[in-house]
Amino acid sequence: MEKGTIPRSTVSGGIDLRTTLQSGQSFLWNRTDGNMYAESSDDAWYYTVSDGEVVFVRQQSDRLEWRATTDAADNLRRRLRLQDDLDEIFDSFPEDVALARARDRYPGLRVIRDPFFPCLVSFICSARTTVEQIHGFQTELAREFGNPIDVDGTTYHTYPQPAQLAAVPEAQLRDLGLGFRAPYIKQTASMVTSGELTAAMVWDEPYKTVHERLQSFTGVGPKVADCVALFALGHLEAVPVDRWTRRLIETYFPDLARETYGETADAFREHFGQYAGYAQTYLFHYERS
DNA sequence: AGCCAGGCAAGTG
DNA sequence: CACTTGCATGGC
Repeated sequence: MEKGTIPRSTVSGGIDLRTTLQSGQSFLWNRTDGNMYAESSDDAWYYTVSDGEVVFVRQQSDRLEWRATTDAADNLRRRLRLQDDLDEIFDSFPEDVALARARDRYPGLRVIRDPFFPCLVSFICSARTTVEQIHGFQTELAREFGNPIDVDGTTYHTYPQPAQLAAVPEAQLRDLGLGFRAPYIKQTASMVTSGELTAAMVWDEPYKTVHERLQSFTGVGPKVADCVALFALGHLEAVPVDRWTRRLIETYFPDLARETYGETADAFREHFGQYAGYAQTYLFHYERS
């Protein structure tokens, strides 16, 4: 195992690892104590399986500490978007009391960057359920259908490849409690496997094109498409409007409330600008906690 | 017991 | 296009 540190001084605006990983953006991380959403254990080890290897990371007062089989520093900087300058991002927002309060309470909350396919499946799973259960689904999918990896006598699992999920009978997916989401996952995995629509086809497109194209996946509508655009493809102007976000808009930004999804998201985006997804992520977490 | 949870697809008018 | 309904399951 290699190990290393990322000094907090190199992360503009700071990093709050626990809040970032618990805030319902990514469902691909776990904690070594198995209690991902517990409040205690600020120095707990978190891990994810990335490119076939397990990467462990924990927060110390003045640094992030990591362990992996190869040098994971660059990987972590990408996954946790440590290059985002939070001061610059917040300076770009119009003055706002609710948003200032959210940052005051959760400084160092960052938008993450998930791998495309796991993020896509995660948010297909997100329909009509809870953050904790979405996370449970991803852990189960990896355990049941991913490849095992042994690290120091403990077995971890890769997230299943598209072809692996496409090959799973729908009934087996339903056995995990996925319910009506099971056929959506299977069909979407098949579409990626066959090359009908892949990450490469949307990677370099502008946000609006990405948002439209993602919705041709089964089980992906405007909200899930915005989550994938923001949390996997790095379109920081994407604004997922879910029940929580709609509620907080009606409470704190009634002038931005509109009838349809698209008009509401556009109004929010025009108000907060090119980093509107960051504003949404802070307000969402603040509203939910 | 009934309602809600990071929505979406399919069916109408 | 706008609107309604069904969808699996679990927790409170």
